[in-house]
Amino acid sequence: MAKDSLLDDLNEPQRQAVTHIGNPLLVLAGAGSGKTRVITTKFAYMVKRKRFSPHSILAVTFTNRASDEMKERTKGLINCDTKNLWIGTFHSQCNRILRKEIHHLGFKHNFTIYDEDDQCTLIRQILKELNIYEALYKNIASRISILKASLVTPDKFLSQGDGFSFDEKIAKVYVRYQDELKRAEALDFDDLIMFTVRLFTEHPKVLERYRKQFEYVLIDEFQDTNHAQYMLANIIVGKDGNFCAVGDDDQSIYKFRGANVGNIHRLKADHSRLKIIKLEQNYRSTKNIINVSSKVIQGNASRSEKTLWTENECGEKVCYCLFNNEEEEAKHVARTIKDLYLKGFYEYSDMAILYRINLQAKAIEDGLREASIPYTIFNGISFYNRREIKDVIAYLKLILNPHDNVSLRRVLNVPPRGIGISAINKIEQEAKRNSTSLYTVIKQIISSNNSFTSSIKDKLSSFVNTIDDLIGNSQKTASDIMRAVVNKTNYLETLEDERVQNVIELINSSEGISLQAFLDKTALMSGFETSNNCNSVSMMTLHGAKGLEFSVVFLVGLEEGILPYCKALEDAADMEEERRLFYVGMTRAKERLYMSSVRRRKLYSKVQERQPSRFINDVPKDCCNWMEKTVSPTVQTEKPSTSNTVNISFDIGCRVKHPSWGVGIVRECCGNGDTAKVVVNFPGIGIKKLIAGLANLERISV
DNA sequence: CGAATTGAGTTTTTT
DNA sequence: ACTCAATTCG
Repeated sequence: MAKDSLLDDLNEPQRQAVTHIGNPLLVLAGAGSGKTRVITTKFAYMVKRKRFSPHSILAVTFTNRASDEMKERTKGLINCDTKNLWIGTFHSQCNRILRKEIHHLGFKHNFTIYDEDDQCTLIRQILKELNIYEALYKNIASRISILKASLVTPDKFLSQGDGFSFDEKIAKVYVRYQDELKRAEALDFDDLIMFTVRLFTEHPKVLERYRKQFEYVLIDEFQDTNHAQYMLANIIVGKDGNFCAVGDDDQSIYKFRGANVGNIHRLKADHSRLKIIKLEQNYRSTKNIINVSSKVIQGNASRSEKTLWTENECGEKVCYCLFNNEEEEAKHVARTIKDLYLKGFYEYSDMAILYRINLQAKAIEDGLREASIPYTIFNGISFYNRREIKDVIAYLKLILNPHDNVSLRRVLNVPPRGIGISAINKIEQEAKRNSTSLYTVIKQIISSNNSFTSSIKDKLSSFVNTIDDLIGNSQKTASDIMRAVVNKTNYLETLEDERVQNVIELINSSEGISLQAFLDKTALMSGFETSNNCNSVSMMTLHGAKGLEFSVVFLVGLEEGILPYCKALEDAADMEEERRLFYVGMTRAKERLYMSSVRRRKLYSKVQERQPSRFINDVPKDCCNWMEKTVSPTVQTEKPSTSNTVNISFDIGCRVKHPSWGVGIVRECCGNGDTAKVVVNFPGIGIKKLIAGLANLERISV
């Protein structure tokens, strides 16, 4: 085989990364260097050229988005049976393993997955019981989460702590929390990883089976792995294993979630034969953008040296603007977007506005709305986080696992059944005394003499009957069960129209899936919907933009206190992460990059004087259009919408009629009257350049 | 038990 | 400013 068509379109390091099999491999893949292509090609190469079974490759990603893309592209490259491939997120792979094996750890196979909300609910309740200041629940939840991500058990934590005060309290909560999870037969996200590690550590025979099955392990976004994930991969792979880790330490932005960039460097220590391949050619961005972002990221001390370069053209200069306030900033962004759009350079969907914190979206949104620019805000609050969706899902969880106390508490009085706080508290105490689940204890209460009034007993009994009835139907499909839930509980009757629609959408989306499969899917989904099929400008946080690319990118709010964020000012490591965040933002841009800061920003209803971000100092001026003006059109046009309107003419944005092409919108215009040269976009026909007089263009009033 | 009022806390959030 | 949640009243 002289030449391999699979490898034709790869550059040399990419080809090496694909074909290097048999020794541990770390691919340091710079932004836009064709990482996904390498991973998918490698998968296909191993299957088609090296006779790996597609089922013997464990491919792990962090996001569903990445895993979907990988599945999709891999299926396009190999044409064998692609059902049940081991391509998925860390959590979904662990879930898949645990659903089969968790009995080794004393849990039932129908365990429930607690999401962040459930986790917080449970922790708050524990804090209440332990008389710890409840408002700390978020803090404590995240501390516990990071402990688990570091494979630190409560005991271990206690023994290594200072033995005083707060850590001790956290350990106490941690112990209780794990007890409660066990009682409810529930695992949180961190448990999915931690338990799988435990499973493999404590049950070598099980591990052996999986080691045999997985001949190769591929890990994407390796810089984002936490300790538990690192150990998991390490255990499956074994000492001299076949694996390939792909990552970019410059894009590590999830330290606050327990991600440990150090894992990249640790690989070298743990695998002496580790081969390192750098992908440094960027296919995404212009030279100017690469130059600027490279310069900025060099400001970080701790990074593995990597120099991005590109054969792409220089392109437009990067723009930086300093405004007086966020309104000006927003107006300018809006004006620039409109201009680029009307000129026919870009569709709205080619453009994105990125910011550090969601709060910044407000001002930008106002600016875009003012300019009638369509936009979509992508924020973390997903469909599955809506109250009505969570309520319905809580019923489903309860049906599959009646001991799920968090879900029970959620729906016990939803819709209102007259079971109030005092009743719930009493049930709670009773359950604690018998150390059993709420569901079990409610059944006992109903059928015994006690201090509960008969009216409450009736209500409880009606609730339990409903649930038991539904449990009897738990073999039906998820959508059927949901229909039964809303029918039996009259849940929809208390809801506003919009929420009812959401529930109906949920039901329709789950046709033909089993209850367990549906719950797994929704639990492991959550978050960022990035389907950008409508032609609108995308707005999202810098974190949300990771892994995406846009022709035009606006980075707004580049100020001390915003980026870098105020809470990161103290800590050098945090500061480096802020810089990486900036870097991730810049490297999302393919062709044009606009950056801006403001002098005064209103935040939490206080106007604050602000300094431009320190990172701006590292932007090389020769790649850049620099403006510190109050009013400033960045894109150099003749301001046509105002200057050309003296005569009756064809303004940008106005509607015109052509004898054969019909009605279109003027995107560009030069000159007046019959001699005007105009560029018109005719919907369904395309963009046409015309001389107004010759083409018999008529202007239509708006 | 449910509605109204008061109060605290405001980053990022792959799963 | 604004949200979300806990306390307080009817």
